[in-house]
Amino acid sequence: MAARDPEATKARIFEAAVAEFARHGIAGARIDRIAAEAKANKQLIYAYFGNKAELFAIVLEKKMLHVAEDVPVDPDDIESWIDRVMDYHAAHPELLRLLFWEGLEYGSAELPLESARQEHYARKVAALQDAQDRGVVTEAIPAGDLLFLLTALANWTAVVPQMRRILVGEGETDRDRLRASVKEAARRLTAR
Amino acid sequence: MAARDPEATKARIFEAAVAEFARHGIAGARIDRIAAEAKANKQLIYAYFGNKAELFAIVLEKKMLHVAEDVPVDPDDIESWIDRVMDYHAAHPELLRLLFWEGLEYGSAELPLESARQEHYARKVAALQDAQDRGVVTEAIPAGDLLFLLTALANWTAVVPQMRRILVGEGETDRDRLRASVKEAARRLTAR
DNA sequence: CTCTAGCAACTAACTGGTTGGTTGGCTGGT
DNA sequence: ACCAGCCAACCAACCAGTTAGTTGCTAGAG
Repeated sequence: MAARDPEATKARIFEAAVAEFARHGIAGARIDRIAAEAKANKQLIYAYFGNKAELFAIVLEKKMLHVAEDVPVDPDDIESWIDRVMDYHAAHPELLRLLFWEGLEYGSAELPLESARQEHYARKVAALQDAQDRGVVTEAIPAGDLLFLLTALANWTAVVPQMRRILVGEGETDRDRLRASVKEAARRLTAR
Repeated sequence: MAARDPEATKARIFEAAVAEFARHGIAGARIDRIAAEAKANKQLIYAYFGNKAELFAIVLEKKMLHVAEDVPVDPDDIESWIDRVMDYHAAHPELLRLLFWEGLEYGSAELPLESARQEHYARKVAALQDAQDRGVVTEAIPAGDLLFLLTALANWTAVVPQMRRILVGEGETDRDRLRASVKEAARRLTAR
């Protein structure tokens, strides 16, 4: 390991920020904790990423890009798409938490790096719209609404784990059954 | 208005705390803001409610009591139930936000009022189960999962308003269309 | 190959302001 | 006179963001 390695330092700060923001949100995150976790000086965070809000925006946007590449919408096989979405979020629980923190702390106000987000969603909606045009997916629900609701089904667990525990259970069997239910629900939402 | 009225003071602090916690969460909430909003001295908050965490717990606990009574499940008319749920949360947006903050900041650890919440959910599941037994609602999805997923559809907007704004829009027309989509989705989930 | 000047990477210490929480005293009703 | 309700002032800890200075890498002159 080189004594000076800005790329590695940047990467350490980034990963530390992901963990810190996912755990504590924006208001609860501590720049000092990120610096300590990354074994980097606090000032480097400001040098490389601007301020706290910018750091959060950069962190979330990069993670969103990652999910877009790893789990593209596949309207021709909704069930396996749901599987891949749920697998992804089970393996990377930070992303959804970052998204929820953003939703709760920023509300519906305009986001920093907004256009990237719009593009991200537009591509997914287009895929669904195309499937509707081809008659593979129902047109009873508009493509944007449909994506929104499918996302709700797949990700609700991460928002209200307390409710999930009480209502669904938390055993291996319960998890499998819930996943089957989510897929059945997704099938019903998209069926013609 | 009496010059000294501890009950009224308590109530003002309580309402201010509801608004503050709903808006900013636990870490983001400011005791000074609550005091200012309630036109009460800061010390009174500590005298009446303990510390910040206790105040949050008391606020959430009390708010949870209201929901069960106001919006009972009606499996025989899912669409109007969805309407009432969405109307309730549109009129009282604090409750869902408090619940989400609790989930994100405290995780899925044991709840202070666990048994009350279990009972609350059990009653709703029983209503759905009964409708399934009577053949009014599909049995393809277990009652607990079904309630969980219907809740997801109705409440997702409150979790990710930024996603909703970009994906669905935020005009009056968009809101009406989304609600129609949610109801269509709920109908599809419960149809035999 | 060697020296050194310049610059980017990095650091410690600090600043101005805020925070949750406390204390001792004043006030009004009885 | 009594005492609970109420308040201004205070405190120690904390926090995002800044500053002034140090260290190590490297390019280019000799």
